[in-house]
Amino acid sequence: MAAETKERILDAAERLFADSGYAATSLRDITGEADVNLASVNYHFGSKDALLSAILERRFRPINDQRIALLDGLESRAGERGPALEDIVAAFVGPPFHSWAEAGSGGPKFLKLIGQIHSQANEEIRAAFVRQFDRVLTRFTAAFERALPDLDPGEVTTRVLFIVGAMAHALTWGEQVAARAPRAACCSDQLLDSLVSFAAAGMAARQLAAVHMPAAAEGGRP
Amino acid sequence: MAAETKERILDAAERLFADSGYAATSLRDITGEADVNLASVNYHFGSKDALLSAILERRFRPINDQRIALLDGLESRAGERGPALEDIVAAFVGPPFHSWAEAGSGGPKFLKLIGQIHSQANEEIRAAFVRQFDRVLTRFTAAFERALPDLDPGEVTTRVLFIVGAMAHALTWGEQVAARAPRAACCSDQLLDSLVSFAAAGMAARQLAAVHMPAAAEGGRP
DNA sequence: GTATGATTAAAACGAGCGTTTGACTTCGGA
DNA sequence: TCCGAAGTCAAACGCTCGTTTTAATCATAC
Repeated sequence: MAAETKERILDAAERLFADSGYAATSLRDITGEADVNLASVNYHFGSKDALLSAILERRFRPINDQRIALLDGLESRAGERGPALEDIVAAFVGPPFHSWAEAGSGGPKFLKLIGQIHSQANEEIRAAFVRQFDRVLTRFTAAFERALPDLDPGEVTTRVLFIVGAMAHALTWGEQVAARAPRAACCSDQLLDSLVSFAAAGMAARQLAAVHMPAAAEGGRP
Repeated sequence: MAAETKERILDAAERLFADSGYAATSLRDITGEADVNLASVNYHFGSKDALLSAILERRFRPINDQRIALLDGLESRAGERGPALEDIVAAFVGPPFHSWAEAGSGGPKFLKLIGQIHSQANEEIRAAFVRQFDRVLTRFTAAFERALPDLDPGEVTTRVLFIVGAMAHALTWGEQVAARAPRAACCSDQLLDSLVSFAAAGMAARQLAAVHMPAAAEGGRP
């Protein structure tokens, strides 16, 4: 019964945290939804904070591991010039989409948690999360810099920030927008394809092209 | 003294909500920071929810008004073909950056509130906010569709979603990333320029073969 | 069967929450 | 001078929170 209770708590808490926020979700909400006793949260996890940590660990470590593994594969397969831009983008934004798509019923909108971590969780949890994501960010930023040698390194960092934002927003609201707009990206595969195209083109945009430009910035290489 | 107290509450609450989240910020935190009496929040605003509404109204209405005004200006100045893609993007993402840059000391990270609205505020507040933003989204989506006639309309909607995410993320975390990365976009003007380039290029990206689209969408780019 | 350790259950704890109350202060106009 | 409206203030209300405690239950090994 132990493992079952723990998992039920994790599932319910993840869903409720994502929907209503960490601070706004009470342990009584969670244990009510999971149909377990109130005290079992503190018994199995120690505290509400530790429960959030466990949720983040469960979801984001596999995603970040997969990102690194995909990039490793790309780089070992690619030659001297490194992997193609679109492949790097896909390795970065793909894994959360696949987790998002596969974890069945109810749909875990766990990416909503990203925003919450930064605005609600205590400093310790936030630091642990950022540290884990940092190793991913460092690897991918380096790969992008190699694929875009004409771009200022600082500009690469900035554009990765944009990609992260577009990705998180898409994972959080993609479903709703798709439901409202008649022909918007309807399933997660299509949404992912759109995001990869968008992000790769944005990454490859010419720098300092602020004032004038017909829509010609896209092409992969100058 | 009345107006002064109201403003002090609004300023303190905006800062604290953005930093710590709506649910995690108590009225005692706010009144302590603002150096006013606890009861004055309910006296001037009626409730904590209404206080959040007032904050959103104060910040986002001018921004949305300015967006619409800028787009009006662009469209009246442009000819039959409509405004250029980059100008539309700039009209959309510029106003929040300018508010962000100008509202002086402490820096109002109020864009953090966007995420919080959706995950924490009650249904009524959320609906009011979404409704206000909807009029902006509708206008700009139409403008983008005109500027990108070869793009599937649903794809335009999806890509606007990406832009919103990149923008919100940049406004929330741009400062921190800039502080860490040696040569990342350091000031808000530079960050805005980068975002406009990125978003315009992403918008103009060639569309992948869509499942349900006629082949006409393939002709894409000049 | 019974002892043992792990888990669940029910109840309570103190703290902090949003909100309300009623008295006090301030101050321009009759 | 006095009045009443507007604003401020300290105190308290009822409630929910995360956490803790204590007892009951269960599975397993002896």
